Amino acid sequence: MLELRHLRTLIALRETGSVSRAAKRVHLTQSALSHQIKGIQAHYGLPVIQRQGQSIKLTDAGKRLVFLAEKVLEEIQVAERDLAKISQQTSGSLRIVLECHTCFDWLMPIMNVFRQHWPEVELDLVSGFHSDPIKLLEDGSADVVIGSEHKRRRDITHHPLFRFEILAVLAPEHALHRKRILQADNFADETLITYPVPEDRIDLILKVLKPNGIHPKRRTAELTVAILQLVASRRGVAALPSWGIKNYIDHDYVIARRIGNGGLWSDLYASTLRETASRPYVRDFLSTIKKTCFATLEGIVPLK
Amino acid sequence: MLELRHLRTLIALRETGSVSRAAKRVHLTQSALSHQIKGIQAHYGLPVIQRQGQSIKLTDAGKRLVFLAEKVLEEIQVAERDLAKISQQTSGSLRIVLECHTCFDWLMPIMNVFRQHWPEVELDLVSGFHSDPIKLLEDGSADVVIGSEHKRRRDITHHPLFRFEILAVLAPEHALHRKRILQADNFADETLITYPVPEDRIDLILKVLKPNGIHPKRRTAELTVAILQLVASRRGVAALPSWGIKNYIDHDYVIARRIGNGGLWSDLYASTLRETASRPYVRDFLSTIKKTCFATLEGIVPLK
DNA sequence: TTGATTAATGAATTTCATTCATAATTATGC
DNA sequence: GCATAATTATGAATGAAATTCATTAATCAA
Repeated sequence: MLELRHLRTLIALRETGSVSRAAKRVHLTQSALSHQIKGIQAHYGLPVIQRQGQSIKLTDAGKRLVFLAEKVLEEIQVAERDLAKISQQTSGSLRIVLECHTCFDWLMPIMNVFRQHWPEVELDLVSGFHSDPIKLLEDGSADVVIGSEHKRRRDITHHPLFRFEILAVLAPEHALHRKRILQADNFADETLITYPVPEDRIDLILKVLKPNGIHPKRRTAELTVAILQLVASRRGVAALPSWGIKNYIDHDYVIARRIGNGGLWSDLYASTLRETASRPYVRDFLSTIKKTCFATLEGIVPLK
Repeated sequence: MLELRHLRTLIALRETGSVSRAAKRVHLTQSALSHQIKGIQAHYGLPVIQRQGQSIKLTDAGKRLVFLAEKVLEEIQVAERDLAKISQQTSGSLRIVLECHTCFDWLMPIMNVFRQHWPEVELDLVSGFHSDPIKLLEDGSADVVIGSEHKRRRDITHHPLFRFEILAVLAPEHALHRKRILQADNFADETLITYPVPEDRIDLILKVLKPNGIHPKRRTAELTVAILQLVASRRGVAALPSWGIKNYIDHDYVIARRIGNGGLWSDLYASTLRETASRPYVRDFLSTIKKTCFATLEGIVPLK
């Protein structure tokens, strides 16, 4: 018999175009999904996916079920928001601290959606640089911190969002453009263009350059576009999340290269007070982030 | 996490107003539903039902979820019909034999719905009396027989529909109106008004009167309304399904009495060729019967 | 070719819904 | 009132079924 888990699987299949990636998306093994698909197909006597070489394609029946899935899961979300309103834990505040400047890119549309769903919740961004953002949670002057992992504490919950790759960004004709992968020493003679934050907040420096004793010149800019302008104008190189620069790469304004053989990866978490995490609008906010990020940002990987 | 089974349970709860009856409706134990309900409530931190003395009442949260359930389950039905159309086993015929005349009452609206959902299927009623209706299935001159159980055969599937009670119907001022329960000998001096079918098709005669050596006069009429007219005009008494006479009882045209201490019950089945049963439109037809009968006919009980 | 990636399969395992047995609660008849 | 019947709630035991594990088969790129 059809169950919601099948519908969630179908959606993940359409979004990823592959059984193994869909499995990661729904936090199951590839085998589990394979069995699920087999079950659906046996139940309806119809194939829902077709092997297309390495990956897979949805059949007409599969598409019809995905259409169903989207409607149904959307309706469930709406209903669950209504339930949260019935339970009256509906007003409150959601003041967000961003450790990672680039995150503005994907956060904006999510905040817009959130504002519509929870008009009573006071939504705000806490601006400025903060050396210990977690302290803001305890102070009660912020509700969520979005950034990299912090050390575990009993009163704080770290909600894993996703893992993403940080790529080196170069001007198209840059001397290093022939290299597929950049190593630490390639940065020795470059100017590094970054957001205006301390060194220990920059993964490239912290994890790659400093351990190799390399200390390039630095120059800062507030906005992602500004950084990319400087890179394209040959003022230096930058290191940015793969999804933050996709548009610029596609238009050949700049080029991107992997850093180190395995690549330089970073994990993003949303941290809240344990107590805050139970509020329905906070849970909705976090699940919206995950849902839309996996749907819109390319090259990100589920965490934990 | 919410699953479709919870939604089905919620609907059954609303329709029956009781956990144990809802359990029967969805073919589970009362305990299973109790656990399910507990699960939903824990998940949302909200009660969905309220004990109202013996029975139960839905809370606002429960009502919201029922609303969701109806939308979602309806959409799934539509999608499944579409899948059946994709699989192309969509045309064919559904010729129905009715052993039980009263069944016209509930079958008509169902046929109308069915005709809209499956316009390509040739829908028909096979009229006239048939001594061995199952033979019509083998002949290929009918597709479904609706009636009481027949002996098991390998090539025939009997789909249980529901169990219903047959009540004696009397004129309001009939001499027997003081008795709450009628016994076999109460019928000795009465005229029995029935549909024009052989004795062995009339449960009252077969199961109650004949075993007690009682053979009342008989008179026949084609239509349920005609039978009830004769009863009200003191031409005799009848025995009809409880749901077939509800309207007339409510208007005090006639009165109804239980037959025998446990009551006289009859089981209704839909029989098809095993092969026919797998066609999607047949399965849809059968599930529609069950769904709408349980929703609209009072006093019927799930079978098997 | 080889190696890397992905999907499919069958068996083993784990999870979790259901049942069973029973207690608690409420209604009804006397 | 009390006894009895009917209903819901609960905890432990069960069992079905979903998931994982381990492996094979298929596809692609080098």
